[in-house]
Amino acid sequence: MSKTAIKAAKELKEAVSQAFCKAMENGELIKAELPDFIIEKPADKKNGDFATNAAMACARVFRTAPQKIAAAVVNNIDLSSTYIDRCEIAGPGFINFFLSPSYYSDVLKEISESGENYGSSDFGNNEKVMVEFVSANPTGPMHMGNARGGALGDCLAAVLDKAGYDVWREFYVNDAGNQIEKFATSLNARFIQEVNGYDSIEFPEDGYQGADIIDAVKLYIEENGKDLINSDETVRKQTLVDFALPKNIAKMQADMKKYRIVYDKWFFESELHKSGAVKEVVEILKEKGLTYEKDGAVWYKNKQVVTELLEKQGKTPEEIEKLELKDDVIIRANGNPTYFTADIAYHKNKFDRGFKTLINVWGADHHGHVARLKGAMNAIGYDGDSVYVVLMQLVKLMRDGELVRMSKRTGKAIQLGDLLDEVPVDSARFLFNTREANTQMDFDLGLAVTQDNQNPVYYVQYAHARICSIIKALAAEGISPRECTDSELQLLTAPEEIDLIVHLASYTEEIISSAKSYDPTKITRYVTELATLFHKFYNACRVKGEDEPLMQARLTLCMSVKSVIANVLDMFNITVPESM
RNA sequence: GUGCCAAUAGCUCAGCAGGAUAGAGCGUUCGCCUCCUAAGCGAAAGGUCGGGGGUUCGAAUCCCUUUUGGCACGCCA
Repeated sequence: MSKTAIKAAKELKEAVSQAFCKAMENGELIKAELPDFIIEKPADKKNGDFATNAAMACARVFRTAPQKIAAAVVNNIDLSSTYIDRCEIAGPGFINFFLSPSYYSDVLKEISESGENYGSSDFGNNEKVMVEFVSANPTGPMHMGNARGGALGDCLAAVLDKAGYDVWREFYVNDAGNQIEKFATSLNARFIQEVNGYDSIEFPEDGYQGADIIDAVKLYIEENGKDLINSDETVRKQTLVDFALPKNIAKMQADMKKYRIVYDKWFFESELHKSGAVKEVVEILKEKGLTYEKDGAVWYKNKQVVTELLEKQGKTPEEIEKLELKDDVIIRANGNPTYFTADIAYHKNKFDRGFKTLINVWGADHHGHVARLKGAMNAIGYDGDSVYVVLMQLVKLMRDGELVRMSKRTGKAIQLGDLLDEVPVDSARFLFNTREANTQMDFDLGLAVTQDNQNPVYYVQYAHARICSIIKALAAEGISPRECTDSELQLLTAPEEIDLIVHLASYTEEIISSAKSYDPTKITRYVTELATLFHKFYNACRVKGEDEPLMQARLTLCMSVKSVIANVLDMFNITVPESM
């Protein structure tokens, strides 16, 4: 809610509580402790602007019918110092409240006074929060899942920023470890195939099948010839990795830039190995007695740690037993740490840099990793509950109603780069934010490309362009917006006008709610609804040509809508067209 | 087998710290520009909120159970 809206709801709850006290004092109700009740916005506006379930919630304590309780409250309520004009009892015992005209004019004044800060709040207390997202494997091109993660992560960060957090965006580059070895093996095999013929070496079964590996090798040969075939295999692998990896990373950085995502930091996993941070984590776990050796590897007692965690949460031993928890290897028999070990070190590093909340946007296929990471953070003395993972279901890319395969293995995957070549960035950023992370999503390529009304991003942008058009048309007649008085603003009484103002008033609340649930998709829905309400207003009410005071009041309303649409689109890095 | 996530209109999905007649977009049918952009608006049709129990004044929402999908259970990341 806007500050005005928050104030209105708070005053109202206070007034209702007071009414209860008064009714108890004068004997209309027996004395009893008030249970908690809520002030809410009814779905149907016939039921007022606010409603409370207080009478129903209290029925049991007072041993009285809800309607009677409601009557006692209404008899004793003093609304003189609130934004509420009147109230009435309805249905099974709801008390409905109706806002006074001054509320609506105050909302509009607040929006114009706040300007681009409207919607911002200090909800986050400037707390340092990191959003780590995409973090695609640099061994190959980015895919559709990364496209979704990019849009969701970047917009989530933007929402948190607006909600008053100190936000940091980070991309974790897995430029070390096993998958780099696999990358090397794959490059090596393709190189030998290119030089000595396809049948000269069998391609490793678990190698990267993608065409990008072959392309990288071809490019190497084009630039450096085939001499490398005579080198020692270790040298050959290293040379090929040194050639291909930076190119892949540069490509990822270019793609992200094109996608309008600006990271505060690209964090390289290799740094954690170089600095000794990974080894340090192993030492800490050893000291805590949370490791043991088996089959030549060092194991971490995940089962013990997570069991303790779950016991604290009140799970029964039977429930925990059913989970079949397992321990994890942190140092392989070959002496190399696992991905998990580096990840513990990475998250420790994040906390050590002062971040209080760590948000990770991960593919849902990693969900099994969440509990063990949180547990491990607790085990080494940090707060695992401050790690929050947004799990994202995979995207199915559809074209003409048919599934477009995106498996890396086929080598014919649709890459993020291809997507960005084909689909406008505005469209991709918006569409990926229309479905909650944790739902499977069909991305309709046809829809994303169409520049027409079926595409929701245009629907929203169109509302903004229409407002600009009104302003332009008025300017052509020498009319410019001016500040309106309260009584002028209170000329806005049409249902379409009131609906718009009510929706505008809820923006700050939406931002906070979105931040709380780490779900930026609420905001795309919010702004789509705002556009809908504006289009309805546009059809029902005219601005140009009305009496001067009403025209100016409507112009103020239009400016407010324009301001909030631009606010959302700017926040999500989507263009805000003046005309379409 | 165990766990996580999902199931709501023909299609794609909202709604879920329990609330009043379950919403939107697309699609279908019918309307609305002498007027600020018709990339818009209105109306109609379309539903046993997967099934079955339970909790209570009241359940799409919470609990149990069941069915059907997706995913995960590696010395992969």
